[in-house]
Amino acid sequence: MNALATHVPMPATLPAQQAMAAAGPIDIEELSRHVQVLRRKLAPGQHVYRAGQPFHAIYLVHAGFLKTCELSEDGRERVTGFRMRGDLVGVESIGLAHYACDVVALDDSEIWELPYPPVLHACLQLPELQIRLTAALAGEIRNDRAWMLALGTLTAEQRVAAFLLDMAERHLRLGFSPRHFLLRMGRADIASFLGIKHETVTRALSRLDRLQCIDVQRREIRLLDTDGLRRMAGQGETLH
Amino acid sequence: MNALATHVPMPATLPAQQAMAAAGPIDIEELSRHVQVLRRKLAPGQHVYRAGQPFHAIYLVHAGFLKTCELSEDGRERVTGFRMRGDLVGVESIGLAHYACDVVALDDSEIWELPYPPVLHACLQLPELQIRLTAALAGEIRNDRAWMLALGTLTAEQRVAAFLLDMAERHLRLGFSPRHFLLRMGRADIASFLGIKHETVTRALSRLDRLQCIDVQRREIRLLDTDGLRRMAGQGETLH
DNA sequence: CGGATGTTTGATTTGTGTCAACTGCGGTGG
DNA sequence: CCACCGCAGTTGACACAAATCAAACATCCG
Repeated sequence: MNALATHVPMPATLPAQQAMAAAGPIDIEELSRHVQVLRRKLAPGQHVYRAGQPFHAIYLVHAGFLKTCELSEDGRERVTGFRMRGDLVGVESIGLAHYACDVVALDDSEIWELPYPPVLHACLQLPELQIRLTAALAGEIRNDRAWMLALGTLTAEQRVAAFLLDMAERHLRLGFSPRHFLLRMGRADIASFLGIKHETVTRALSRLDRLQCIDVQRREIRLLDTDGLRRMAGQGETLH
Repeated sequence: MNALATHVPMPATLPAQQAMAAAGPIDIEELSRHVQVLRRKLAPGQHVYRAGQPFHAIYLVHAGFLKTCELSEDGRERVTGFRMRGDLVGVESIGLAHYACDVVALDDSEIWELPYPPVLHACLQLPELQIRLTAALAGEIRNDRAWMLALGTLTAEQRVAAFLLDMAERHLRLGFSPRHFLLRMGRADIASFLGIKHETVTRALSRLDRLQCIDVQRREIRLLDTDGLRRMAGQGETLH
């Protein structure tokens, strides 16, 4: 979604979103002269941080795949997003003393830790950095809003279609095939993210398969009719 | 010569959210020495901006009541939030060449226009401002996420209860009565925001009324049993 | 007063949720 | 190497919350 650095400056967009002007990548070389960038590797299931731990850094995903989970006091829980290479993690907790959500690796991952007060301080020396950081935060808001729109206006099946298109789009940006990829999360995580139940996700996938829009083998997805999917998800044109 | 202390650019928080550490109010006095702050008055129905217009400023709501609407190419539309005094508007479009959503006044309102490149520039002189702006953006993300959690896990009636509690909380912060207030938006806007239909909002309100949790007279709301509401909305303790 | 707009209520339909069984695959240990 | 276990995914039958369709009702305003 946001992407300082390394790659893909643009926030992930739902097809619904307009094209972005927006900030390019942040120069990590440059940044690392100002802040101590620490690299951490994670195995599936490991947390980057948990809600309640003292906030001290934001993170740049360098490799792998993670999910962010929002929790409520009374035990409700929801996946609010999936993060891949180039995405920033932890920005939602800026300004707080403690992290506000959980971030968990779904696959072997590597993240770069950017200690926060130093980053803020570096912004004073590097105006570019400030612009990019702010733009990244704003992009995160737009991404969330685009999903709010989708979740509030689409049926279960349309949400699943939109989700697949989003995954395809992001894979494409990272240089992977947008028509054939592996889902790194379980049905339950997809369901939580889309605000539906895991059986419903399964049924939607099965039906899209039956309609020849996609081919599903457990977590392996092949998009057969991208335009068909887009039409379902209520997004006119094809970009590609 | 701008007004007495403007107030808290903090995003509205769902009761579900933790307390905010976070930045205090933006010092408008100070800011206005660096950027040209323009005041604009709006009548109900007028737009602050529309999606697609060139981005040039963010806005601080000084008085009144507004809604932000997300739109998709294919005509779907959703209210993504309501803004009152102290809220920042337009931050979701930072980094773009054009605004990404619509903002409409629901009541007579006054907003202060903060031209954006100048604000960014002012951040270099006023580190405090940068911290607050970034924190405000992050707060916006948390607010959106908290609602995502709510909309993904609560029933229609619970959403309505959560909505009323949120309104009460925000009225309280601005020094108004949290137990007796006027909704400035129609049922359809509430419904859109909560991802349900307007008839469902009406029914939920009627039932909460019947249960003696609230008293509804069209747009006039009186909270009779706040704790009861909180229990419904799945939020344990009472703060007040 | 009439008409437009917004709200409420009722009757009915329908999309998802719920509950439960079954399948297939991956891992582990005999 | 195969047998067993366990979990993730799939599918079916049924229940239920919310959407839909429709009609009355209130309020505002010219």
